[in-house]
Amino acid sequence: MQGIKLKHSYYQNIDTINLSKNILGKKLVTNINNQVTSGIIVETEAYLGIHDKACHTFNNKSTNRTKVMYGESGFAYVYLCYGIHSLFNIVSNDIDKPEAVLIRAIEPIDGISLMLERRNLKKKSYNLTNGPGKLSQALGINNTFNGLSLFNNNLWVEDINNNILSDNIICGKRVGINFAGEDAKLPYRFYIKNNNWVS
DNA sequence: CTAACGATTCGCT
DNA sequence: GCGAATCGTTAGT
Repeated sequence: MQGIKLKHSYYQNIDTINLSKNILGKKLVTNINNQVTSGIIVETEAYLGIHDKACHTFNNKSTNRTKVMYGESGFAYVYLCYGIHSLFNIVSNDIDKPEAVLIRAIEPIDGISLMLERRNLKKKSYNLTNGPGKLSQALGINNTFNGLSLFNNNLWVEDINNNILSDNIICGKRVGINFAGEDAKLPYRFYIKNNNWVS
């Protein structure tokens, strides 16, 4: 399944909510030391910048960690969560509009044996990539990917001509952000209906 | 410099 | 279902 790598213009011409929905069904790929692993994006969450209490840039908080979100869309924002897990986001919107899309789950496609090895699993199961920390580990994404563009030869997203109809996109509350109060109730989580690989 | 805290996962009960 | 693991980031002293 060979697709077309999404270009910078794709990320520049779409807002964060629509990116979260439109990128469902597309293929996230890493190529590390000429070893390719990939999966279909089946679940995302939108983090809407300075007015979203769940977002790291709430209140326009710019730190060394979050500065990549203040840059151009189409770059990777990877950060360490709970000291263990690397969470992968795609920076969206314009410069100084620090928003991002968290990739929460993928359906494994290429390089499954290598993904199993990275996850220390014996055989393919939903457990391989049905969570933001899991898919990063499976694809070999770690903090060194932070700030990389998605237009290089190590990390990118492909359009594989598999658009998801809006009728097949389920929208719900985001996960694990109880600290965000009222904003925890916002319907900014999106996933593909009836897909077994969502978290 | 120090201390508290996670956009989670895993193993055990 | 529940609690521990684990460490870079952050904010405050």
